[in-house]
Amino acid sequence: MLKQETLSKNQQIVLDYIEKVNEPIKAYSILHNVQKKGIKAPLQVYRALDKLVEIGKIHKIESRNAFVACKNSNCQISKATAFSICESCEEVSEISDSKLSKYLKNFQDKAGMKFNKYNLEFFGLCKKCSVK
Amino acid sequence: MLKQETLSKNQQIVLDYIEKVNEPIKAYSILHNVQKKGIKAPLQVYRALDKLVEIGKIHKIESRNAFVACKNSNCQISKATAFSICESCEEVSEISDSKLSKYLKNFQDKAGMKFNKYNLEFFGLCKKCSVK
DNA sequence: TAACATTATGTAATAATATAACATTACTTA
DNA sequence: TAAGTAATGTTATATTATTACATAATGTTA
Repeated sequence: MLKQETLSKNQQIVLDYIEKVNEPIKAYSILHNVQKKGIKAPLQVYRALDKLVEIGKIHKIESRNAFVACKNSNCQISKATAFSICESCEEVSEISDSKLSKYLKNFQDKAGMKFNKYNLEFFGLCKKCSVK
Repeated sequence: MLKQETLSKNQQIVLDYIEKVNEPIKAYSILHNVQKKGIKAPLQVYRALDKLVEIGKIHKIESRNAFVACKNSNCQISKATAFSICESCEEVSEISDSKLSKYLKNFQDKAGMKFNKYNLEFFGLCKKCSVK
């Protein structure tokens, strides 16, 4: 049985906005844009973000302190995330590559640590920007 | 010929401290600990950190906003970084695995983006913490 | 349904992380 | 030695995130 089938009011407001913009967005930018919906304080946003990350509806782009909706419709919990980031235009895409995720999920480190999650961020120039 | 063979005063102070503590440390913690060496302001620390990251002497653990000395003695420029992070005790280790780095360096994204850098962070429980 | 636990909310204050702007000094190198 | 580049010093401020505390809504179960 799936946990958390329904989102709370604030969680839904924040998720709706993140899904609408469809690109990584920062917490305070979210705040400014959902104030008309009644969300007044940073903490209300951060709490919603925490929950949405936890249940896999969104991901955090750690190197950018930004949040983006998950594109893998079946991603219930984000344990395996990979992104490509253009250092010029800052475009971010989620990488869906089953070979890559399989490789990383099975990666065994020498210290014998058991992993339950990873985040991978690739940096470079997207096609558009490498032409410029 | 190698660029930047010698570090500036502030860069050296910051690097010395990071190498001494030998674990990830945050910018303001560095600041507090190097004030006796004459570094007074956050910006002095951040500027040194930026340069040290750029030349590969240290790495940033993005998910923790912390900095750690590079363990790969030959790592001049950090283009390929991988870490394991214990979510319980927060111990961080740099992963040196030539297969992994080869795999990721050669990873080709479907959008044809050309990568010049990546950062990978694995999360889990280290051996000590998984026993507890 | 009453009691309890859990989750979510509201609000204010503040902590922690990072950069902008500007003036000055030191280091390279042609 | 002049010009360009890199580093420094300093103040102020921007940005990101959490603590603390009170309250309300929701879920669980006896």
